[in-house]
Amino acid sequence: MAQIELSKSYDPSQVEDKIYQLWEQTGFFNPDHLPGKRRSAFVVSMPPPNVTGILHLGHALESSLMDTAVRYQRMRGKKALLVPGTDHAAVATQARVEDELKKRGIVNPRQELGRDKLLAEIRNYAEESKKIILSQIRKMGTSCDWSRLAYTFDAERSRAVNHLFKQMYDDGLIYRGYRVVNWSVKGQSTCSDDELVYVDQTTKVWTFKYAKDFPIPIATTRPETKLGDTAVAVHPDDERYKKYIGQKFIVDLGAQKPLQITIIADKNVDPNYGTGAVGVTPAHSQIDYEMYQANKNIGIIQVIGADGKMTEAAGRDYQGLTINQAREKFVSWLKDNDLFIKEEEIINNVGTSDRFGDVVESLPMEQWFIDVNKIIPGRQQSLKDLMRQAVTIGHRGDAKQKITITPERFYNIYLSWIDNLRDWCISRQIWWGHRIPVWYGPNKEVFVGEQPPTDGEWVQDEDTLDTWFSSGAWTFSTLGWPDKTKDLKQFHPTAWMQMGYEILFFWMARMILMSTYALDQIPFYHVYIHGILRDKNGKKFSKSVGNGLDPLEIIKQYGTDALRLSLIKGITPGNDSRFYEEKVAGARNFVNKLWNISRYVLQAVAEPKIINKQPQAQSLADQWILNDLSETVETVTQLLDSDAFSPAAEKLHEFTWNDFADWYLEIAKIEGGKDEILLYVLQQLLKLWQPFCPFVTEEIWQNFKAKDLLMVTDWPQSVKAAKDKRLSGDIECFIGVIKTIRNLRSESNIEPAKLIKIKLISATKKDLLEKQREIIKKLSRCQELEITDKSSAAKDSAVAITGEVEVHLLLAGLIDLKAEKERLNKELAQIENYIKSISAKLVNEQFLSRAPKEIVAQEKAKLAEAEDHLAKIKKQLISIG
RNA sequence: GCACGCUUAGCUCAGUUGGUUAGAGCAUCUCGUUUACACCGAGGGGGUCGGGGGUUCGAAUCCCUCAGCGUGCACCA
Repeated sequence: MAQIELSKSYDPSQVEDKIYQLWEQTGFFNPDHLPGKRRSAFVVSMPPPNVTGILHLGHALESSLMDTAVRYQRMRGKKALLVPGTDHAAVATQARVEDELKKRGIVNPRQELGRDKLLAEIRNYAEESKKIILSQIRKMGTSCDWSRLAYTFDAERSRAVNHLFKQMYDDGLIYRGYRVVNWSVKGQSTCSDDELVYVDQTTKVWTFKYAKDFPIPIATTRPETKLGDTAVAVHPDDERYKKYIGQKFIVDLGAQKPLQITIIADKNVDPNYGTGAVGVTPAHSQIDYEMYQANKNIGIIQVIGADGKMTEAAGRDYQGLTINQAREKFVSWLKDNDLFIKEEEIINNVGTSDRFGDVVESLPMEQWFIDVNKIIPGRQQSLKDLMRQAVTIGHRGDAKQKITITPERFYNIYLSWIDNLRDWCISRQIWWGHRIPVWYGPNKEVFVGEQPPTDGEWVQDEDTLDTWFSSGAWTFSTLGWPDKTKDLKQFHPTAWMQMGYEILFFWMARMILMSTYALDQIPFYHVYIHGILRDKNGKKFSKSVGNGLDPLEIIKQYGTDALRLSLIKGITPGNDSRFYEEKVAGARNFVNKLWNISRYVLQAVAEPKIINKQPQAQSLADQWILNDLSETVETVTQLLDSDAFSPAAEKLHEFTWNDFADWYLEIAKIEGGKDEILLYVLQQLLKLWQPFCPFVTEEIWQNFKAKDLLMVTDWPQSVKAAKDKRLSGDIECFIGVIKTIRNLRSESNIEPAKLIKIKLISATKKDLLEKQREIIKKLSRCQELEITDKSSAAKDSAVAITGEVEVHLLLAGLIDLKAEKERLNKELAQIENYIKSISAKLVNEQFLSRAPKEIVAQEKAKLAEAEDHLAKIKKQLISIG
């Protein structure tokens, strides 16, 4: 017996920090220090968590997924690199800190603190939050290379961002333009189209006329903006209104000046919807603005300002009013002047700012944009083209530079998004973020670059960049770009990326854009899309609902391995999944099982050493478990290669618990003398589990006094044991006998002590069963076992037939014959039914002629088997009379 | 409005290109306290795979249609 004492159950809290330190000390998280010759790289850029708080379950899921992938590839002999990092999350962080400040009584943080002080507050918050998050990532067991830690807002990344901006500016892809943009009044900043959250709202729609003699009625949900109307659009073929096209009307709605309304034609107007005509407000609607660009002569009047109040142009009566005040006033004015026609309630969905929560206004403004349609100098392609190609024919038509996406349905979602993509507004008026690297000189010269010229007064652009601008560069800014570093050369494109589908457009699209543009490379070869986690009732986890589960609390209670396993098991790519405590408890039970299996093996063997080569099988059971292991290795490897994490874990679980623990170990206890096989199978198992449950497996591995950490051992290879054709039949017979005896006993309510004698009668399996005699006796807990090869069923016995063996259980008045008979009759009926259905199939000519030969053969075999089974049941029935 | 996803055992979900009598975990019931583990072991019950139609020798799987739920996009005059 080995001198190893392990506690009765696994205690993660005693193990995890110690093991993580051990991993870090070895330096193996850094691919440069990995042992052995490693040619190809496997790189994952960690989706950087926002520094807006603490880690939630979504992060825990991502950590588990990417770390499992990386650990697997590290064992496969790849230069595995997981680059850790955090995201400054411009708007999200500033919004969060401003909210906090407001709670502390600072009503308007920007005004009261000023730029520098507010930035200092945000920076403090971000740094604190970052510290917490990084320690939590460690707690998850994530095997990332901390020497390459990055932050989207640190000096290196800022340099990359500025460089990228200048390059795009010089190529004419970044421009400053006056356009209608989404404006959050509350946040005092623009938002991109993708940052809008649409919410259903009950609103009224008002129908009115501009003037009593105006020929076309107009409907609107935003009456106050009508003070800025400059045109009415109708369908060019609309018989009712055709004749007015091109005419101008002067109407006075009480704005600063009477409005000149031009009737214009636009194919997008649906003549059958509403009044069939659209009042055009170029300044306060993106679509109207586009109409304005096609008909510039109509003019543009801005009646709402950046402060969310009516402007001077709205007229003396309205200037300074809020939108709601102006709306009420204008509607009552319409009524007073007999221009009002009707009002109805409708459900309208409005865009709100995802971070500030207010309904966004469309306002015309001077902002910075990325032109996604312009041909890139020297490339004959636009950014849109690049984004499309990367997932279709491959970057620049190179099939090797093609991104694959799991699951496939996201290709189309992504592509249709690109089709609708407008120029990307990248400037924000918040302060937390990369300041736009543009300076304006004393004579209004424009300088773009990192450092402004020193002559005269140069003033930097006040705005900051959309946070996704820096996130888009993440795969390469973390590897040293714009310098031509060794990292960049050997690690980019990265291998694998994962993300939730909710940031597909925000992030995946932008990474593809930036990387294909700046490096002429795709950012990664493969994307795994995961769903979001929901609670037991299918609700999203959220702070405001208060249904959040803290990963750290779960780790405290159940351990990291259990958390990781429970997150990965039972999920499918791209689909949401529910998460609740019972799942973790189940996973914890498994981890404990693994621990106890190891504990038993370590106690049972003479010396706990590493067994590298598959040992020779000594018995039927050995052969069986080795073959089974080999098959498991093959399957799990295949599954992991195709990102099927959950099925891989399930397959392993089944082998570990059902086959190895419940059957093989029980047999091994009786057969004895199996040190090498026990150690070998266990060690292979630990390797297979390492990517999923790194802590417990590494902790157990310590007991073998191996040279290397488990983390850097080689992934198991499938080694088929010598193929014995009889193997599967024999093992089935052997296990079948044990199970049968158990069944007879349990279903007949015979107490073990009263079980007197069992006869096994077999023509061909006698030797086999003689050899396994002790195992059968112990596992089935019968006291006596008589094995003969004569088929002489005693009259007072119940017969069960397994394989080629009949098990006769002497009744001795102990079996409930009635119950047994009932059971058998039920089974009989089932089988007869089954035989009927197969027989019908086998006389069906169409089946015989059209089905493939294998299938027909299969069906015939099934029939034979069933008939055999039927015969056995009948025999059993006869035997009990 | 368009698109996508989901609907399978009491619950949570698997089910790869159509082919054993549709699976797992949890829950439930019966039995079991054997020295790795009660965070355990052996068994059982439980499903006309959302409804309807079609293709096929054969459909949970492919097609059509309806319903419920969810998501994205557009519209929002």
